[in-house]
Amino acid sequence: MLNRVILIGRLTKDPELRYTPAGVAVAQFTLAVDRPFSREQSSEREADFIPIVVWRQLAETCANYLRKGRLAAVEGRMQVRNYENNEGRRVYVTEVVADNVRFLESPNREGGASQGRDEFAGNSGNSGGGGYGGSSRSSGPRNSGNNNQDPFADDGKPIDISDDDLPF
Amino acid sequence: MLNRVILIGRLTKDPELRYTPAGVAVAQFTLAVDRPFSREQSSEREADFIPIVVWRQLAETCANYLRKGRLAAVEGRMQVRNYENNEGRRVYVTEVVADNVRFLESPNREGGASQGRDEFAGNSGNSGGGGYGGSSRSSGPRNSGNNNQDPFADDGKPIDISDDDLPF
Amino acid sequence: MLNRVILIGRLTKDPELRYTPAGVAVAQFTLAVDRPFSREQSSEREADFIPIVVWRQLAETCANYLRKGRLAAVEGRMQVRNYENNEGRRVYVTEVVADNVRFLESPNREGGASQGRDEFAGNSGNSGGGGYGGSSRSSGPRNSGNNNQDPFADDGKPIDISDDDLPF
Amino acid sequence: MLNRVILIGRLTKDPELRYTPAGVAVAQFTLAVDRPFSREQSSEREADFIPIVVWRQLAETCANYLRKGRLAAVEGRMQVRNYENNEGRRVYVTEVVADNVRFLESPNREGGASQGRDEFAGNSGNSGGGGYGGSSRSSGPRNSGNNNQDPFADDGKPIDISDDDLPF
DNA sequence: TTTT
DNA sequence: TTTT
Repeated sequence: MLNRVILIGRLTKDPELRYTPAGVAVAQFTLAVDRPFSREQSSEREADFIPIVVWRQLAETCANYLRKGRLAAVEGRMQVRNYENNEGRRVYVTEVVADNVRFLESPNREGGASQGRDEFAGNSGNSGGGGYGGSSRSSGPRNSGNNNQDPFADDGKPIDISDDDLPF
Repeated sequence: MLNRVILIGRLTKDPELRYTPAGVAVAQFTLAVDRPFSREQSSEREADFIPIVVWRQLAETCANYLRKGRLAAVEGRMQVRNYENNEGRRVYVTEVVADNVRFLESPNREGGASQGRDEFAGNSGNSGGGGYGGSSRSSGPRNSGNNNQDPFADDGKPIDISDDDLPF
Repeated sequence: MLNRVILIGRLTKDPELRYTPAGVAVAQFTLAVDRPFSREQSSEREADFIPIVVWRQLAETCANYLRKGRLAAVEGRMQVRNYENNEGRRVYVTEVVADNVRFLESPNREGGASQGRDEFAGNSGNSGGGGYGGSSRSSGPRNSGNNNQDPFADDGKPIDISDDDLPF
Repeated sequence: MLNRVILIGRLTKDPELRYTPAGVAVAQFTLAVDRPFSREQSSEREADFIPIVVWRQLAETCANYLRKGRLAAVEGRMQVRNYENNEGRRVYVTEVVADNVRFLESPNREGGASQGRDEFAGNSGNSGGGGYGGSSRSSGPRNSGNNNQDPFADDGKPIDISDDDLPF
C-alpha cells in the first residue's frame, strides 16, 4: 500500500457540506485540473474534473473558505467506492479523499490588491486555518448563524455517505 | 494544473496490451492498493482497485514483465474520461495514466533465491527495462513470436481507445 | 528508483539564471516552505529553505516570471551532489531538480485587482509559459535587451555546474 | 506549505536507532535511490544517497524490520536543518522526515522461495507492522533482549537530535 | 453537470 | 469482475 495524490486546480462550485447521521462533517467538491498543454490539438484547453471528499474539521474549514473558481492544492489518496444503483447496476465512483488542502488564493479584500498570506489546512490537529487574518463582508468565512447553511437543511435528500466510509 | 499520483499495489490480472488503429501500443491493468489498516473494523483487509493505462514503449515493457499478483509502483496522473454508453447514458471513467512504472519483484527464477536487481521503466527515453538480466522459461519476458500474444488477435473486438486519447 | 518531490512555497530571492559553457540555461532559487503548524511551540512560524534547480527552457521561463516572494509549486526529484571544497573537505549539497514549476500568483497588474489565469511551465515540450497573456511595464517578463540581465555578465565568477549535471 | 516526498530505494546500512533524552525513539538510515538511466553517459549506474529520519513507533518498526540492502518505499517531507559545527561554521543538513515506510521485500525465509506479504508501517496509529507473519532465526525482527541493541548503549556519543526536532 |  |  502506498497511495498518494497531489492536485492543483479550481473549484467548479462551492463545496457542499453535509453531516453523517453520527454527526461527522463531510464536504465534497470538484476540482478542475488543467491538463498539460497538448500542442497538436489546437482545440481549447482541457481539464480533468476530479471529485474531492474531506472529513471532519477540514471539511468545515473548506466549506468556510473555499468557493467556486478558487485555486486550491489538495493532497490525499485515491479511493474507489462502488454501490448498486436503483436499476441494480454496480456503479464505480472514484474520488480523492483529502487529508490536506491548501487555499492558494486569499479572498480579495474589499477594494484590495489581494495577496495576503496563503492558507493551508490539514486534518491532523494542525487544521483550523491557523491564523487566518483578514475577513470581510464579502469574502470572509460564511456559515455563522445563517440558517440556510444549516447542514441538516438537506436532510430531506438521501445522503449516500455513511460512517462506514470514514477513512480514519 | 498539477496532477501527480503515486501508487504501490498488486496487479489483479495480467496486463492487456492493445494497439490503436495508428499502431500505438496501450496497456491496461488494475492495481489493488491496500488501504491503510483501519483498526476498528475487524473485518478483512480492504483495497482500492485502480485502473492504470500506459502508452507506447512503456506499455510493451509492462506487458512483457508484469503479471497478475506482481507488486508494482506506478507514477502518473489522474484522468477522468467520459463517454455515452449504448443506453445513451454518460459514463465517467477514472484512470491513472502512468509515465513511470517500477517492477518491485523480479520474477522468481527456477529454483532461485530470487531478488535480483529491481527494475523500473519510464516513458521518457529511459524505458526499455534497462538491463533486465535473468530471463527463464517460466518467468522471463513473453511475447516473442508466440502468436497468441499477437496484439492484432483482438482486432475483432472494438477498442474504445482512439489516438485522441494519447496524452502526449 | 522512484524519486518524486512536490513543494509549494515562496521564493526567498529572484531566481539566478546562468549558462553552462555549452550554453545550456540553468536557474537556481530557494523556496521557503512553511512547516506544518506545531501548536506547542508558540514560537514564530518556521519554514524549510529548499534549493531548486531548473534547466533549459524552464530555467528561462522561471527567470522571466518568478520573483522574490512569489508563490510557486515545484515538482521534481531530490538530488544529492557532493564536491571537495577549497579546504579539501567533502561538501554535500541537496537540491530539488524541478521538471515542472507552476506560478501560483500572477504578477499584479498596474492598479489591478490581480488574479488572471495561473501559469505553469514544464520541461517536456509543453513549456514556454503557454500563452501567458497580460504583461505590463512593472510586472511582465523582464530580460529583453537590458544588459544587466545578460547571463554572461556573471562569467567572471566560477560556476559549479557542468553539463555533466544535466539530468536529461 | 506543501511538502511531499516519495522515494523508493535500498538501505545502505542497517538503521540506527537512538532515543532522545525524553525517551522518544528516532531511527536514521540512508536510502540509495537510483537515478533515471542516463543513456549517453556509458558510465556506471548512479544513485542519490538520501538521509531518512523516522520517529516513535515507526522508528522502532524500521529498526526491527529493515536491513542493509533491503528495498523500501519512503513517504515524508524534506527538512533542512542547520547547526554550527565545532569550527564555527554553519552546516546545512537535508533529510526526509518519513511518516510512512513500506518494506518492499520480506526477509527471505531460510530455504525459502521468498515473497510473502509485503509490509508497510505508518506513524499514525496504524503502525506496528500490522500482522507481520513469518519470522525466523536469521531474518525475523531483532532487538529482543540482546544487549548490543540497547538504545542506551550509544549514550556516550553525543546525539545531535533534540526533542525540539520532533515534527509532531 | 463543470473552473480560469 | 479483483491482488497478497
